[in-house]
Amino acid sequence: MKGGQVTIKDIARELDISPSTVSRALKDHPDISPETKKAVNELAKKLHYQPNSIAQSLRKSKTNTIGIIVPEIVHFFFSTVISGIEDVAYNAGYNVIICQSNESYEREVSDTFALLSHRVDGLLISLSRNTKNFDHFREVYERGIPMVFFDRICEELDTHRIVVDDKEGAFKAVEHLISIGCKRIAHIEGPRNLVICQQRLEGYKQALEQHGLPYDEDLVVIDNVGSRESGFERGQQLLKLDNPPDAVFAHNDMAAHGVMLAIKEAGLKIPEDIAVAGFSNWQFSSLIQPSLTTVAQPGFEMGREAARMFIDQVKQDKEDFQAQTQLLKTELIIRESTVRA
Amino acid sequence: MKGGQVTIKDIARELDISPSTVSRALKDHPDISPETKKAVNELAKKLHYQPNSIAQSLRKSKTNTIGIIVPEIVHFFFSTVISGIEDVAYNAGYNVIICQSNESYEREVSDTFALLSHRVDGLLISLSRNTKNFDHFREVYERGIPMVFFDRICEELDTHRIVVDDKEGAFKAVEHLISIGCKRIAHIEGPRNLVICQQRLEGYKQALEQHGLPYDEDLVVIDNVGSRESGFERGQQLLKLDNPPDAVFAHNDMAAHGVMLAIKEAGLKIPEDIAVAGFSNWQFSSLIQPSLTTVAQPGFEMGREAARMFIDQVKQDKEDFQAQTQLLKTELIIRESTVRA
DNA sequence: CTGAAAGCGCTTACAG
DNA sequence: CTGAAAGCGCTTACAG
Repeated sequence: MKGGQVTIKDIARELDISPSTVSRALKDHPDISPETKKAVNELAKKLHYQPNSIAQSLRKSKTNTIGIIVPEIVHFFFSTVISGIEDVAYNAGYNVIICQSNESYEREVSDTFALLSHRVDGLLISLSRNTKNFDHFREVYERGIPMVFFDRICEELDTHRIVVDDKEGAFKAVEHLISIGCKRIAHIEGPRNLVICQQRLEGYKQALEQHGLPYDEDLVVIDNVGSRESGFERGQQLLKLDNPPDAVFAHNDMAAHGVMLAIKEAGLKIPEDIAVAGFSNWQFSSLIQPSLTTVAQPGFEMGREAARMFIDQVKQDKEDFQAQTQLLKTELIIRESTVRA
Repeated sequence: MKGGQVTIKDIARELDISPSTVSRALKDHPDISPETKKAVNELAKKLHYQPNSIAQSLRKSKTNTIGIIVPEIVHFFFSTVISGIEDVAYNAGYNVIICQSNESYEREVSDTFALLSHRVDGLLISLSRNTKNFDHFREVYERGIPMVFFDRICEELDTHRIVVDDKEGAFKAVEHLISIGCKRIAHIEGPRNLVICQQRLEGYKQALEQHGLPYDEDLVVIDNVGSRESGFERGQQLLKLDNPPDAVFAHNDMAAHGVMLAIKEAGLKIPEDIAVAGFSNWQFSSLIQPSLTTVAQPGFEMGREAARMFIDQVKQDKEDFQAQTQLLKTELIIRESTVRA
């Protein structure tokens, strides 16, 4: 019992049997006599024996650990997804190592290799906003390590993926804006390299088209940051147009809030002059004034499903693997920012 | 190169040298000739060699992993602390395994043993609300594994701890309420077993005493949950008193928000009829209406310091260990909920 | 400057 | 029913 940690050898020595027998007794191997099992288990309990899972991992080439890479931990949506992953992982006997890329491509790469070095059994990933090159994940892929991308997915690799139906979510939000009488609907677009943002733009376009509204590129502005400040600036930019919008649909709730602040500052009313809708599972979109209409995403469910897809893949024969893309439904939550008296 | 993972043996075989030499070359051991080093490093790079840190961990009895146990991940304060821990840990070469107790004592115990089994080098812990027995942590302590408690600390063990100055924070908040003319200040008290809540109560009492206000136990109500709903109920309870309060200081911002909703529902005005102050680093206390005065906590800094204390302890000789309790300063943020016209 | 050997703690095919 | 041996991938004291 060196270093305070009891090992199988300690138990074997004390009972004057071999480590092999102890190992087998501990896992209730049918070969071992009931008496031996009893003696081993009692002593193990008495000494507070705990298997060294590092040794087990090395032996079995399996760590029962899942690596997660998210852009940020301090983020309602991502922490909710993590919580969902953790829930399923815990019940399936997996531990979870979490890294945050801080929206940095370089950090994402180094996180990936750190997790590989830790021999995680798989990776659950949501891309950083700045990731345009996927070589690091291609290497993971080529080593045969399961990956599941969630929300901010990578389309270049043949892996499981899970997203909400971003296009449909955006479509519903914009259709709703049209239904309350808006004719010039602007869109604050997220980073172009993120598929989810492309989809949201696509849903916006489709809704306009389907309802016979023209697509005006002056009304579509890019916001690569997605913060309140950047949304505020995009809002100001839109308000300066000769023919400003009567509604704004933003790619996320933070940006939407920034737009609202810009509208208020210009002395205009929400939703009477300009209606606003956002996108996300943002915890407190209900708290801002006026409360914000938003497309809610099932983050916890996404986490649970991502973990399940991973576990299914691990259980499966490699030959049988078929990459799947799960699409989760969003829910349009209508609030004051789009309800005209 | 089995299972797609390159090992030291693969490199040794290909170069026709021994694994020992490869190992040494890889870590730039002075004994090894420059030519050998060059050959090894080039081949390692070419084959995308990555040391198996599981094997290294087993060999060195050190995993370079920190276990974190928090009540919840989806929580602004805790996710901020985690982010701070991650920041320091990453730069010191540590990985972080995160578990959430979900405020369950049983889950906290099983998390603790799961982390021990993973042979984490240390534990950074914030207690579950329901933890009243510390045997699981006593066992960690007796095995000589470093622990740092943060925010929701354990006073029964001689470990490093880090908290904000809860008593002073509460004192400042209540003193501020007194300064705007409040005479009957109620307190929504958090779970009694949490030291931070005891301290907040203590600060409340001290402020009253120091300013010559009587302590009225009718004005102090317990809220063990700390949610908007539970705060709402406590608020209603206070409003029913024959002599209701003219201010409420709540142990957290969620409860404070619940109280505000109860006050509004009763047709009373904040802060004119009843002023409200909360406690926390709650991201959006600025967003609710009216905006909430609160005692802000430096969560990121707390995480960074907790990780630093752990790393210091690891570097130190065990004999030199002196348990420390760090006290971080809070900041009273005065907002509309306590500013009378 | 390099290698053979032992060992970290466990598991399991093989032998008895 | 039990044990000795080999091995997971690495490191390092010891020998040369």
